[in-house]
Amino acid sequence: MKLRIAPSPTGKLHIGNARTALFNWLYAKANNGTFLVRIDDTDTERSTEEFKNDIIQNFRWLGIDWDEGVDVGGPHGEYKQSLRFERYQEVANQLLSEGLAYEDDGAVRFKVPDNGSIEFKDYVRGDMSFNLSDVEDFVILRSDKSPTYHLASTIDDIDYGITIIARGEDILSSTPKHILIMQALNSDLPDFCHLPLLFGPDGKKLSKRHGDTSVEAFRDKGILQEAMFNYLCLLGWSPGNDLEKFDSELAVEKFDFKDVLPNSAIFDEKKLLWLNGLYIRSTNEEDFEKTAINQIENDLSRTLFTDELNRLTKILPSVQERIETLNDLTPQVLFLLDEPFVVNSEEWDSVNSTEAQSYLENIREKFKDLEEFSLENIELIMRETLKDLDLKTKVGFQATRVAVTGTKISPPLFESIHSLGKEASLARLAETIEKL
RNA sequence: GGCCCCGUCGUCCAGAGGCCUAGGACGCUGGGUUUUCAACCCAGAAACGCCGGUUCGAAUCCGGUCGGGGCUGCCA
Repeated sequence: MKLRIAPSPTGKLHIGNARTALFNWLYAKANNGTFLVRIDDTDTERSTEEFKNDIIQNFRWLGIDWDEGVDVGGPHGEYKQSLRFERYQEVANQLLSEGLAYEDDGAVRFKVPDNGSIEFKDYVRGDMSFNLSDVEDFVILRSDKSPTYHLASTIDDIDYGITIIARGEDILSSTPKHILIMQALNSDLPDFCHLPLLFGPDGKKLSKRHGDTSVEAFRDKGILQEAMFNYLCLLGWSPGNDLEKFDSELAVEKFDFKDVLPNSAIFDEKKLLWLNGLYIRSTNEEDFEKTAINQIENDLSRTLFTDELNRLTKILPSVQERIETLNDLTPQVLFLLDEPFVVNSEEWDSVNSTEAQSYLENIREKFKDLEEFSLENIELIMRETLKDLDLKTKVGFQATRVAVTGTKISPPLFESIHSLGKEASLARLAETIEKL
């Protein structure tokens, strides 16, 4: 059993193609088959090396690997169609000499019989049948002698011994053409499997008009590999038992093309985000710390100082529970990094009051005298002061929060103050009090 | 227009003739918890497109219809 994915390097890896690749990969893994990646770059105008690299790199990021093909090699060379034009031309000439194709304005067209039909079995859609009277003679070689997709792709599938062609449903109606070529070359027919398409929120085929739908764009948004993998699996398939969160091992164990739904699915970013939050929260502490530091350093374009790392270590566990993507991280911890500290004046105004002022002054005095600046002591002081001044929690705490973190929304207050440390906390309180 | 595919809550998925007064999840609404925001817990609104047929019985089978989508390129 041999499956393949054949992306065209005419754009970055699109989530639709990533999903198709993923399903192929899952099926190959589940059945001990061979998985092959080739590059379908017959469109020399639009294909680029950068896109090819992006596609390969993002397959890898997703956890998709392959046994044969571009970048890993194999018995068939480089697995790039642009390097095999001679082979395609040879086949076209053969078809020409056999009278199965003819020249038309310098291009070569495959001669489709006027009647008869093409039948094939599709794993997702069942028995398919097309009348040849509905299929036009199609170009296999352009007038510049470069092959079209139909020719090159089909020959590659034959030459590389592909036994199951699983691809997007958009190519379903081209399948008779491919079978015609295979028959003309006396080649065994592979099985077919046309996977449902991914749509945007407007119900149309997912494309650039829905924004940046590349895998890279989601990585840039702070989506975890596990979440993307998991979510993509859920579009058109499910492992059963209402299971929503699972890893690749479970998916490989349960996956089968016959369980893939025939109807298209709308890509719902909200659910991806939810899953991502789930994965972030279920990451163990050390791993999250590594990921977080890496993310923050990236966002800041600098390495972090030891002091900053120490402060972060304290706060990270509570931040971990509060973010949905990695990109939510830096804004939440910025207040304890060596970066310019600014208090949001509008938010300060909304919590400012004479009571709040005296509360800040009070806790500052007490913090100053505090020998052990521990979480427990901070909480003790802040709660006692609240009682002493007979203030509502919100009044004292929110004012403190804005004074120390700069905004009304922050990680838990005691942890924030504790992570910041005594000196900096005192300084910020003083600064705020001064400005009153 | 022609050919083809598809049709269960807004969205994703479960459902393969009686277990369905249709289940789970995201999102949404309300409530609880609470130092903000999250997380978490509880509750709620929300769907078998429609019409026929088969059957004792249909979301599940068949036909039609309507709706959506894909293809219809010397793009893939």
